[in-house]
Amino acid sequence: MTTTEPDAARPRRGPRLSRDKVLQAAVEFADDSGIESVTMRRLARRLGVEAMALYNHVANKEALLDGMVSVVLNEINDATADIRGAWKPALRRRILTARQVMLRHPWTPGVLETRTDPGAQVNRYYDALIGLFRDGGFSLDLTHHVLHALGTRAFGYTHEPWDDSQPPPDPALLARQMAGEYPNIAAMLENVSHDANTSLGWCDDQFEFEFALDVLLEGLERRRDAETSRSRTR
Amino acid sequence: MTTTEPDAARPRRGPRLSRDKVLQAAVEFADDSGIESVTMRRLARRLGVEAMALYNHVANKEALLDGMVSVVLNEINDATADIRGAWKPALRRRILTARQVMLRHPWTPGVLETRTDPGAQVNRYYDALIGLFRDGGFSLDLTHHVLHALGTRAFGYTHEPWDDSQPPPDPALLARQMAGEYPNIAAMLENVSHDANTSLGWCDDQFEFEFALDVLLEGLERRRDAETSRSRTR
DNA sequence: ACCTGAACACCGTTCAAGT
DNA sequence: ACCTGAACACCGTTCAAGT
Repeated sequence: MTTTEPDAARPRRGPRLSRDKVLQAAVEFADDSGIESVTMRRLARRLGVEAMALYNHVANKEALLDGMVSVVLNEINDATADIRGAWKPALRRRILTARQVMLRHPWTPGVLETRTDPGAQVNRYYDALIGLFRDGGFSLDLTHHVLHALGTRAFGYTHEPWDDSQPPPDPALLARQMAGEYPNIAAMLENVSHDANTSLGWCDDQFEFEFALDVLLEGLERRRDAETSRSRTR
Repeated sequence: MTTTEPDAARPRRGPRLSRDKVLQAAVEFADDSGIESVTMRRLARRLGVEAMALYNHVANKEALLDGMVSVVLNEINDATADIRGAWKPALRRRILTARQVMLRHPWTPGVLETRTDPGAQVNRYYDALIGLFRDGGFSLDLTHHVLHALGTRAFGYTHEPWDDSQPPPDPALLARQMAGEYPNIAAMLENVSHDANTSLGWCDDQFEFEFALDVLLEGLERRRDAETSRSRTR
């Protein structure tokens, strides 16, 4: 009677832990409460287990973070697997799809950038991207530069050096306050707040991301054309 | 006699702490030993003082990091203050100068991206950049998009999603190992290792940074030209 | 005004012990 | 094979006390 009782000591999960369950729970936890909430102790409590139990499924905290990233990258690889076609639209769709996944796991960029080892999922993703460029007539050399030029944008995100997630309470007021010391910022702020285009009244991250991506893709296309015409005339 | 003795209890610094000394020491410490070494306790010991003494000059750890960033940005503002001229070469020189400063403080990108408040030094830097674009005939609207497109590249750095700081021991061997699962990566690796251009035998970060920067600046110039010709025909 | 010392609430991680 | 419990070496930060 006492042994068959469904144990109430484990509030969250089934009867047994696994590496997969640990990683899944960690990702959910970070999505819900932010990456700073994901400590070994608190994650363990969420799983109804002592902190040290996690170490049976994950070597240490760094390995946990590696695993969390690979979960997200897996999601991206799955979501983009079927995207083919001409290099530019295919690339654009792949990257914007990756972006959608990243937006669901906003802690990922910060963690990804502290990883030293890319891991298998990154390789899978890049291999597909490189394939698109090769099919599009880019040389291996140019493709290499292109990957560097894309940087993290290849994964659908950029880290802005400021936090524009929420607009200032009164952009026009802010512009007036800055007018003395920073006349150019003030002028830009005032213009943005007057602009009917940006219907949100502040930076539209999706628009800005696509703008920059298109500038890059067009520029890279020109580099490719210059390369092929150079090799033709030679 | 006992009171006039030059106190040996403070190994590093002069007789008294100041906010400036704290920030300067923290920057040096991070430059030397990495940002993860900069804890309140260890920084204090380096200054020959107890940890809690720091709180007289800095509100808390976050404020310390804010201050450290502002030290570096000050350095950038000073180093770029005199750079003028045509928008494209001026911008290029400003950004590459900022990059040189950043390379001396390699912890800065990581810390900058965790700041929520840009701070006065960021405003000074951006105000100068915006001025260059305005002088170059960019509309305020386009300038706004352009700043987003540059992102952290405006400050002379990009976060690569992988760590290429040191080349693999044998790129050709790595290429062969990857050939099965990641044929495109393997082809690229093999090409890079054969390429005489990249004399380092691996990624030349400075070259890649300038390549991407030039692609962007050229693309932005085309956007400006499209904008002005549109407004002419209207 | 500035600094110290003890204490508190956390971390990640070890080790030996349990089943 | 998997989990627990106690312990260790760290964190940032508080508070009261010293000068």
